[in-house]
Amino acid sequence: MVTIKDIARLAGVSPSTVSRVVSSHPRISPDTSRKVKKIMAELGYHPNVMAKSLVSKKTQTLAILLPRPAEELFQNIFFSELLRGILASANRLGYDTLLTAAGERDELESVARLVRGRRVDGIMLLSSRTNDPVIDYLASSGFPFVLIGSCKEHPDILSVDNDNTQAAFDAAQHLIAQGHERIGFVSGPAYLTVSIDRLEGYRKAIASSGLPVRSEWIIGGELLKENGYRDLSLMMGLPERPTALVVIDDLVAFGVLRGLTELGYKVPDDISLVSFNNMALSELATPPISTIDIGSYELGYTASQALIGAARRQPASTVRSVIPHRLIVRESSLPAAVITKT
Amino acid sequence: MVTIKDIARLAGVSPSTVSRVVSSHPRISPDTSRKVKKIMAELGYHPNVMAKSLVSKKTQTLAILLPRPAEELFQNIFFSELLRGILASANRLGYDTLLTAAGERDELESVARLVRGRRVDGIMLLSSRTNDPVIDYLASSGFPFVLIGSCKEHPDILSVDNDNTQAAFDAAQHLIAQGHERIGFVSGPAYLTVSIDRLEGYRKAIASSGLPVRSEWIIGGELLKENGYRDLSLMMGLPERPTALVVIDDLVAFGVLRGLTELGYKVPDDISLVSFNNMALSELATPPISTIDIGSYELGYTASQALIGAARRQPASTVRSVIPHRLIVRESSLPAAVITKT
DNA sequence: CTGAAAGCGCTTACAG
DNA sequence: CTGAAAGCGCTTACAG
Repeated sequence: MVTIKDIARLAGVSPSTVSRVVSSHPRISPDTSRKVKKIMAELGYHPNVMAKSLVSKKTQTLAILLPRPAEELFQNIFFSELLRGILASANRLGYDTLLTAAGERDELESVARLVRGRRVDGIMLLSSRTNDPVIDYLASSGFPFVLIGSCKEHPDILSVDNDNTQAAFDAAQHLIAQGHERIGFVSGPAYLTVSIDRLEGYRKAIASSGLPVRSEWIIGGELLKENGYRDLSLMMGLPERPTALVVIDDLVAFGVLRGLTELGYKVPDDISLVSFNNMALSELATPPISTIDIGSYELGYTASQALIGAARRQPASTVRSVIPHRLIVRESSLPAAVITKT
Repeated sequence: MVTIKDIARLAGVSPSTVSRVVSSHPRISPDTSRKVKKIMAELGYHPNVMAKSLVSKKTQTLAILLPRPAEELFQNIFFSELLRGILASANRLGYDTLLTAAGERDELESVARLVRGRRVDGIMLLSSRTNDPVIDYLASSGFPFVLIGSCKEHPDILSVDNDNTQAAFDAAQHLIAQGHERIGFVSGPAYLTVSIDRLEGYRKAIASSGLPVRSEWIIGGELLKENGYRDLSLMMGLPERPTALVVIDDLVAFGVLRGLTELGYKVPDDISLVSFNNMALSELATPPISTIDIGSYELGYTASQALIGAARRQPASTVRSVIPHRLIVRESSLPAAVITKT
């Protein structure tokens, strides 16, 4: 392996000088610089990343901490878009990205290894659950980290999120505007902040229009599992069943769509649907699914940027960034008559 | 930050001894070990990863090189499963995983940085295109790497793949067994090895049954783009149109399904569909899509394992691993009558 | 079983 | 503008 010493010897300068050329130190003569660079190119020199990190105490690396049941987020294309945004921003700012699965039992231990072992310069958390010990640990450690999402217990940590309450409000409002009066909600895991926020927005919208919020119209979204359609089936069998549903995300919406089809209901004729995330496939569903685009790419991009700022100890301009959302209306929430007009 | 010296001082031993305790050196007295470990636990000591790497010349890190147009693979949940497998195996063997996007222009340069800068111990390539300069570079460098897929130009490199030709053969055979005689193929990008292999398997199956292979029945799969349905529409408008299609993957199959629906065709009544990858959503499509499960998780797991073996300079038992596939028959390739019986 | 010493490949005050 | 020297935090022959 060619080192800085080899270059120095061949160029007839000291290692210090080579180092300065590499880092484009201002006070180096153009001549020397040119000569050294030539040799470096000839030998295909690349600085040893570890040696550099050891002395600079910077790794130029970010860790992405995957949520515990990795499958969960993983199956969701939302995650891919997010990742694209994270990588784009990190790449642009010269950072590498480490993908770390929070090992089941020793989640805290694996985070401690990253932090105390100086493995990375900052950590990104991809989901926010209530009472997350990892957040507690990081918040008290002073180590740079950013949360994609938000955390009631730590309102002051660096985070990037949507206004999920408003987004769900908008989704429900859209259904109300279509004339629906009985609107249900299909939720995600109750411990995820995003579930809580969206449920709240749904409630607000319904209540503020003077419509009823019925607990029988709010069901869980474990639709990919065994017996997944039971709750859906029960709800649809109610004497007064909902005529429209707000669904926690597109992935669950696919399950709902499938379940409704199997139960013999047609979307949107019998029941309307709006969900969240605008994953690519939601447009290709039968019928295409109305959804709130939450700007996944931008969430990732912004979070990455914010984290790098924190890692560089730059003062953060905003501790809590909010990424805008927008409703995309498709066939699943429009009566056929309206479609043909559009 | 607490270092090995701090521990040594507090434990009244030398730094060498602490180092030996950390790496569970055999010739260290139980007493010393216990004493040192106690102090380490008290101070929350974690070895500096960079310092360790510098001297050991091992980073315990693998790089995953994302294919150039990251969107491509990214949108595909196939990728998520693959990633899960990679992470599971790497994690189990004590390796971290770096996610690196091959920057457009300087793809080779970014790989060279990883290799020559000793950033990682091995590199994993997620897709195989024809004439890939990255593969040429890595093959000639002697640096450990593994390809998920295969590469005609370099048959001897470490790789993990499906038997895609056989898989496509099986898919087509299944349609032939249903009585179809006019079977088309919807392909992916022509420069991807997987497209080439699957097309070949399709051709073989059709030809070996004495059925016609018509070039008008083979179309590209750019169905998510503008005018994406044009080719599909043209093909379906032929005097003799196919009654069944083999589709390059589930994502494209979703597009085909949508296109066919918009053109007024019903699946499987008017035309049958079989695709590849068995992504979670393929089961939730309307109708559920028949697909070849290619064992994405296992592909990733095996590749990661093989790469780590190579990084450790262990002799590889198999240079080319083949992950088995299996056909999953769903409604998209079964006449309704058969469904009700099942 | 343990320690002193050299060294991994870099950076960076300190001199000049 | 450039060099000699010390040091980042660890490992590992070499002695004992």
